[in-house]
Amino acid sequence: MKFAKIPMTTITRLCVYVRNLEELSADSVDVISSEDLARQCDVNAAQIRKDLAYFGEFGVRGVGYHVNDLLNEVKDILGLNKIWNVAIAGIGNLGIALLNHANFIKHGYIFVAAVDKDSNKIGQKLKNGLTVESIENLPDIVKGKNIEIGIIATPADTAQGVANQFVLSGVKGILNFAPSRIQVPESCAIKNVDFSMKMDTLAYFISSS
Amino acid sequence: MKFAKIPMTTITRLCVYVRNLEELSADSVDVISSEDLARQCDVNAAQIRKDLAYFGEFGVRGVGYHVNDLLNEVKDILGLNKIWNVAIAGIGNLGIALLNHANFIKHGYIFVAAVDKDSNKIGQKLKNGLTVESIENLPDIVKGKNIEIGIIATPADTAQGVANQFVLSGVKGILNFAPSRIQVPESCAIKNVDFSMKMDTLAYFISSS
DNA sequence: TAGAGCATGTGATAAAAAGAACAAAGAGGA
DNA sequence: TCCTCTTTGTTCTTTTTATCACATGCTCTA
Repeated sequence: MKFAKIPMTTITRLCVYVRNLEELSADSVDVISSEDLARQCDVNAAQIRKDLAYFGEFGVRGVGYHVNDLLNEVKDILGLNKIWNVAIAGIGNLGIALLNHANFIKHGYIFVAAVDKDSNKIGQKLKNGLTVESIENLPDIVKGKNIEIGIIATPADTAQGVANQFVLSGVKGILNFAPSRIQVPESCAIKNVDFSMKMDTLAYFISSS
Repeated sequence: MKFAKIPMTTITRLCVYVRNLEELSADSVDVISSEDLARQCDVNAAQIRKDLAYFGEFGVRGVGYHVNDLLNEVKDILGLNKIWNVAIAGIGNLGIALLNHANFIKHGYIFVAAVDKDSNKIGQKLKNGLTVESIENLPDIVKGKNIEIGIIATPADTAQGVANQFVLSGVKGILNFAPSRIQVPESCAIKNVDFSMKMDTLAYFISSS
């Protein structure tokens, strides 16, 4: 499905475009030029056109881009025009915050399972109707509910173990919120969300200004 | 304090080096070569030497780097050898997760204030001893407690308002967890932690493989 | 239906980042 | 003290990424 080696920077910008196109769409803007979208996204206009050019031609010369069409195309590129079944491991404060995170649902990520190793939490009913299950049943849950993405919201020291479980269960990707690097085989995509690292870069910018 | 235009990529790598050096230090490793550190950090060895060269000479030729010395130097560069007073706005599940996040304390980020606009939460005593205060008192709190960094853990629609409050209060940097772009003046540094955007890039990698 | 106007798509150009290669310098042994 | 060995710091080269500039092609008007 991938046609050329796409720079990672392009992909992250595509996500930004989606956000801004969603806004434009909500504001009932029909058509937008790369120039205007660039201003809104705070990037170069040629950059937008080039990013899109990796995947095809989506604009109309002399006119610009139809907002809804482009939004749809870019969401297609990113794989956001489908429902993703997601499991979350670690039902602490962070886990619950993620379960309630509006943008996940908005973009088609549906939590269909929540697991924890704490027996006090297992069986607990969550706000969204899910019941916390035992992490030991992960393989069965993942296969039974056709889960493709796993979220790790456990403490750092258990993260690798959970990741192993996810990999064995056959998930295709992992979003890791635990502050520890995790090893997974090539077959499984992984993205880390590291709060304190972001904080550290912030500290640098404050210190150095 | 900044001597040259340092690439952002260098700064993020410096954070990675800190993590790995902390690990090495905990394992009582005295000396490490750029080659070995590179392997551990999964980057190029020349890259490490180059990143460090922006800031000075920290190694010993023929030997390598003294782990504790280098750790200290890099933490100095990033501004991590000091205590940062932090305020957090939005005491929901995410806010509490962040308040309890071990890595923040470990790196010198101390929560000295927690605010919310919900009157049910104001006055509530938190696990770490803090009492939730009214967001309206933010300016006084920030000045009184010498707060330099503000964390936004509110819903998207109130994030900009909170940011404005923080800016007026005189914080030097903001770490924003709300899924919305926020405008702040040049004088205030800002970093966004956007969960769903990371999720979107993950979806792309799964889709395109 | 022809021509003007305009914004895209893209090839050329510039800038930035990464990597390779090597000279410089410290450590340890003869 | 001198020589060898090792690994840094740094220059040079390559690769990647971003920007510029313009020809292409679509739309609208006369």
